[in-house]
Amino acid sequence: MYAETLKHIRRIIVEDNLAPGDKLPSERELAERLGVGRSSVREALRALEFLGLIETRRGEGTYMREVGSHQLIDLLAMFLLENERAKADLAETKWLIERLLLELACRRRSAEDVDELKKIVRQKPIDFVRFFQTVAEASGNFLLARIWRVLSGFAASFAPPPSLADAGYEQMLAALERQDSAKAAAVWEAHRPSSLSKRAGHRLTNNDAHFR
Amino acid sequence: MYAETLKHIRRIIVEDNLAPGDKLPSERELAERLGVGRSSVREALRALEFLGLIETRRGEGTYMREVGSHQLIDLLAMFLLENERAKADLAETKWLIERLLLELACRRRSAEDVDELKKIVRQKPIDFVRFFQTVAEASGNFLLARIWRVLSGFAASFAPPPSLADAGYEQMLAALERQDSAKAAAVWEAHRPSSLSKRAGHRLTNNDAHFR
DNA sequence: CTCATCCCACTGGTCTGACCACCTAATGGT
DNA sequence: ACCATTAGGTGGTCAGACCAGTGGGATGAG
Repeated sequence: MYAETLKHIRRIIVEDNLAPGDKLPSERELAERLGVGRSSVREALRALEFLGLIETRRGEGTYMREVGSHQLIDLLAMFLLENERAKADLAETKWLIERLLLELACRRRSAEDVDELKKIVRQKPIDFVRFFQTVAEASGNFLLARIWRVLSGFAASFAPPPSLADAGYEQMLAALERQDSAKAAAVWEAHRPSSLSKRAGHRLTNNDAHFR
Repeated sequence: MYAETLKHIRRIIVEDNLAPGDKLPSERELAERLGVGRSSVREALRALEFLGLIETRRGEGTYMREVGSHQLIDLLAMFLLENERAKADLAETKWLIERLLLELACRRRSAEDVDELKKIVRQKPIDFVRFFQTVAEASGNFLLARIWRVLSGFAASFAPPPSLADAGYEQMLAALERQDSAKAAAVWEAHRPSSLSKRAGHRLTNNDAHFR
């Protein structure tokens, strides 16, 4: 089992008290210490790399990485496409999370954030992605910002970014400046894409049967 | 690059029109068809297995799997611990998404959903996870439900599920029955954990430097 | 002594060939 | 018809080899 090898490596990480940026033992040394073949070590390391926990640099070595990245989801995206149902859910979820980000940003935005957003809104045509990227950063919730970025990346791969009237941006900006989260939510609601409003009769199937 | 190999394998899956349950070519055959070593094929397959897209059975072969599983995230959870910042974001995001699910469920819940929830609320002590699992299913948004499940799993790994007074469940249930999403949101807001309200001064650092 | 250059040991990336344990299906005997 | 045997194919693992980068230390020129 390479799962066993994974645990061993994790134990080494803990025991050696490895912090982000630190170097792991080489693959050959790990293989020797764990008493397994190098290929098994490699498969375990691949898993860790896939999770974004380590980073391998050819000719240098393997290094601990800051937690939080998950390009794994980007990869999953490649396979998740071509599914109408998933697309509809994606569009809706993205829209909903954008509302959450707006609300949070209203409470926590700094003066610099507002300045930055003003600059973005001044540049026509207004860059939707950049606007929300800034809002996401201003939200103060890194995890939610991250989820948004992933969803945004998904969506961009098969649909153009939503287009809003300039007036909409102005209203959002005003709400952010006055820290009026209710107003921001209302503005966002007013710009809800029509495709999201009518989804009645659309039910979940029990897709969890295979979770064994 | 094994990323290249991954794409090749994906192409084979698409071209051969492989459906869940179907058998993939053997590792040796794939290696020959793609002109790479078997170890490279194995590393690519490991990635797919990690994503829950395929299943390997020793002595039999490799098979397509229903999408949806993500033991990968459970593994990630093991490593994500020991990070206060991430925990705070997680708790907040989970709470926010629960609010979204409640709102969606108000609009789309069926009569059966309400019955199911009534049953859950009747059984004391009320099972928070089961309650929201049902709400998530009733939301009609599989993606958002899935995100919630992941977050919930994370949270459960280092904190007990939130405890609500029975009256809170009754209020939510009433809002769901009357399809009053504004009421549901208000109820949820009233039960906002105190730890989430005060997070001023908490800013994002630029954690993305390592995304190169 | 200082600095630039070169070289070599070491790293991850890949391929090959070889076993093993396991499963399946065809085989052949009863 | 039934069942035990067997041969071939499969994933799992390992060892060894070579490649292509990297880095630091030895070397030599100034």
